[in-house]
Amino acid sequence: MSEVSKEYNFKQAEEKWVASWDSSVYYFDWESKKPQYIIDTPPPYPTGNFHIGNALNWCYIDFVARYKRMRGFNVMFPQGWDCHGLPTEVKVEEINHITKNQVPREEFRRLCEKLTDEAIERFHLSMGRLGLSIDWSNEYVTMKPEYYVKTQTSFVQMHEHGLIYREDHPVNWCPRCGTAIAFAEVEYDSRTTSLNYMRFQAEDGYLEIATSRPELLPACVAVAVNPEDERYSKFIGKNVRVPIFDYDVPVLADPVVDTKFGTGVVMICTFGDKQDVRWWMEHHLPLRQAIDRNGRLTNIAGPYVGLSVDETKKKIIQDMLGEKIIFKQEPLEQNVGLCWRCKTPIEILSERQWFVKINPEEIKKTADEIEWIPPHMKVRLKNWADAVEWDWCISRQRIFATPIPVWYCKSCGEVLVAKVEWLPLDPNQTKPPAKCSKCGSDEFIPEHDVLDTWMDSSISALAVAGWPDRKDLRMPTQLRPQGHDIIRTWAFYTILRSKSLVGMKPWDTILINGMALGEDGHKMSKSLNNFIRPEEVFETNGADALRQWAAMGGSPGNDIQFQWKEITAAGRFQQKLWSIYRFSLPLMARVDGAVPGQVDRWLLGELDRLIKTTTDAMDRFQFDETIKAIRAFAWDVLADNYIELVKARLYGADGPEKKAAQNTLYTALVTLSRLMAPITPFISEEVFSSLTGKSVHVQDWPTALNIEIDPAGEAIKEIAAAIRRYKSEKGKALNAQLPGIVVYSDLKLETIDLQGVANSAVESRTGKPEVEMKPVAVKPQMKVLGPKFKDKSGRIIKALSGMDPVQAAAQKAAGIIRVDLGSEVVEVGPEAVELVVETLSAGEAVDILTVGNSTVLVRK
RNA sequence: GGGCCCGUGGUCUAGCUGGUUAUGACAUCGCCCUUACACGGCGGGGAUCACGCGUUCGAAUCGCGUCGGGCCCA
Repeated sequence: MSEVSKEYNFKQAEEKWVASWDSSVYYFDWESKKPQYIIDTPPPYPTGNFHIGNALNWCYIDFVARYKRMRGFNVMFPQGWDCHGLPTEVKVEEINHITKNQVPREEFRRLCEKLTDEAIERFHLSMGRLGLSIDWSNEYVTMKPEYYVKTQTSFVQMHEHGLIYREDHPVNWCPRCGTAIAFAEVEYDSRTTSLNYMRFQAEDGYLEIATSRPELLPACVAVAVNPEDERYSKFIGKNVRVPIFDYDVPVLADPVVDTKFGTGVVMICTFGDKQDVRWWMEHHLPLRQAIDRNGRLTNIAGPYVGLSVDETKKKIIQDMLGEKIIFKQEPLEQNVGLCWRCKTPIEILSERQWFVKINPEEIKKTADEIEWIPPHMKVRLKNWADAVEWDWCISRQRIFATPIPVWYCKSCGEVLVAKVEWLPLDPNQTKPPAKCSKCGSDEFIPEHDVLDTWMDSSISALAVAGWPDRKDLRMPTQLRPQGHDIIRTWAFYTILRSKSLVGMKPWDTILINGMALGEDGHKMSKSLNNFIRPEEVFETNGADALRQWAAMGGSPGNDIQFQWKEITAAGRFQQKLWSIYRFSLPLMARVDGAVPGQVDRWLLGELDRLIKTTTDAMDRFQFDETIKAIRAFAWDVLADNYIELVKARLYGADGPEKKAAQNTLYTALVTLSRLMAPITPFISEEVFSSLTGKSVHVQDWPTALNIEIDPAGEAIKEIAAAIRRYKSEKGKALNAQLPGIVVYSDLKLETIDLQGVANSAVESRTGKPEVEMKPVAVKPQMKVLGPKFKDKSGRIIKALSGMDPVQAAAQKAAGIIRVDLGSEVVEVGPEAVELVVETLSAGEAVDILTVGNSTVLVRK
């Protein structure tokens, strides 16, 4: 009696393994002689919960990690946490009903750390439940001093190499958050605003200009026209007067000005948009800062000082309409830059900030040294590198982030950058152990600004590879898996930093996965209510089912839709596999020296082919091909065909034939569970460990032995299927006994399994039966004819199809077929046609089945 | 406005270094409780491969264009 439950209890099994697996088998061995395979796991931002999108990324990584381990690599699948950043600050403010300025910096930082620690704990649970083989001995947390000492070290080193500098420069500024932000943090949204036409007084007459931002009038530093625009050529080089604020600005000529937009005259402000910045730099214009860090107008704005941007806009338009300076308004569709976090429209301000030099050519060159999967994702990175307009602004006016290790001399203003050996430190907490190198003063003002979070996470590859402490730095790492949404940030910055700090590419290969979409085809989000938590799937079908969904979702790089039907299908496959296992357990056995029969050799050949297919697919990161091949083998080949064929032997008397079947079945299950281990670690372990007493996750990947599929075994499988079909068509039960079966084949087919599966007496003969084989149709072989006859193929095919099938068969048998094209006769080889043959029983009391090269007679 | 990707039965998807009847899953229909599995088995129906033009003896597959969708950016 079987003790195995009828249904696979995935929940019980998975929870059991989560609790009992020894995670130390996944640790990277720094002393190992095996080839290293280090994965630069993206450290997630630990707010909220682990979601399906995370699960997808991590499944990909885990498939690779488990596979590479089985292939004999010394794998490091580390896990980091990218803690710093605004979302956490915002959340802390929400939860505690405070703003960050209401509590001391250290207190606020502590609240952020607490929130982050809690979030990391939740992630740990979900990740464990998903069955991830993470190397927890290499976990890192960017908010801890052990990690941010590396960030600070990287800052100091890049500063020493002249790659980091501080200067006044336009930056993207979020007035709500009160901080500078990088381009990567700017979102764009389309808004409707008004285009205002206004007059600027000139020496003779006036210029009409159109602007969507009249509130920036006090920041106007020039007016520009297109040099080709004849309407305005007489104004070029002259001055015009800015209305209301009453000062002169020059009229410039610049080919970028669109003559068709508005009046063809634009005003240049410092700064309305990026184009203003370009003009400002190009024409060496003065700076008029009209907006301050809080988004309010400065004192150069005269009557509008202290008002917000929106208030000013309303008021100035009103005033200018009143004075008839604005003479026309029209609606305008405009893309507005927004702060990615709070959606506030950003301003461009000139600020003294810290910058990292960007060298787009070097980044593109390094990107070329990396293998991109899929390859077209590299284009995105290159496009981004080409689009970068100014250096990377790395300072932020925030609290929860890595401090910039810098002081300024109180008396002479000299900048003192910390020495590497002083780190880690917070300049607000620590005084430098040195005097000012310029004036000898020992009084300093600490740098209040902190570093962009990307400064932490863009050294993740370096950090896991042992930088900066280990002598045997393990760079480059082997793999960076990540989503395509963060190519312009994470991939870009990581390449930049690795190159800058150690002169190397960060990874050999970058594997890009798609986004997880909801069942409605849109990106999963709470607001669209298409959001699925991994825990829901753990409850309904288990982690292995979710992992199968991740594997099934098409080629890497494609977005993949979450679908319950895929989860259902995955659950059914698990159940099928369980049924196979349950059936096999009391019947199979490992029998050394068993001699496989034809059907066994067919199965072993198919198994060998499966090993080759899955190995090749895993090497190419094509997880969908892997899982599909596994399902097809287990379900179709093994369960529906092999097991049905050998049941009689398995249930039958002891003997070499039974032993062969027992051993083949055992081999198939043990091998299959190993092949499945990277994708479905739980059920694989359940099966493998119960058969062998060992864990599947410390096994080697199966090796293909180049076993040929036995054509006789394959023929038997097909004949069995034909008999099944025959019974079905005749309305007979599948186990109905037939009066007798005679199989004709030159393969000398064994009868034992056919007798069992047909539940009838089977006789195996060679040669052809005494029945009429009548050719009924000619099928020309395009593959053969096309390349040989080119433009004649069409007519040849037509002629062949029209031939008398009996004649064609005779000619084919003779080795040459003459085709009459009317104008000429062409000779084609026998391989150029296939014949459809109908077999007639010629009045005998038999039904005839033709299966490949075999003929089966079934007595009536 | 630019770049990249995509458009295959009701739904999702494979194929896309061109070769005649296009893969699988889910759904659907018919038959079958055949001693592992009805979350199963057997069989069937269902796609002018978005549209147009072109290259070719031959195009889902290659090229150009149009339309539609997504992502990234301006």
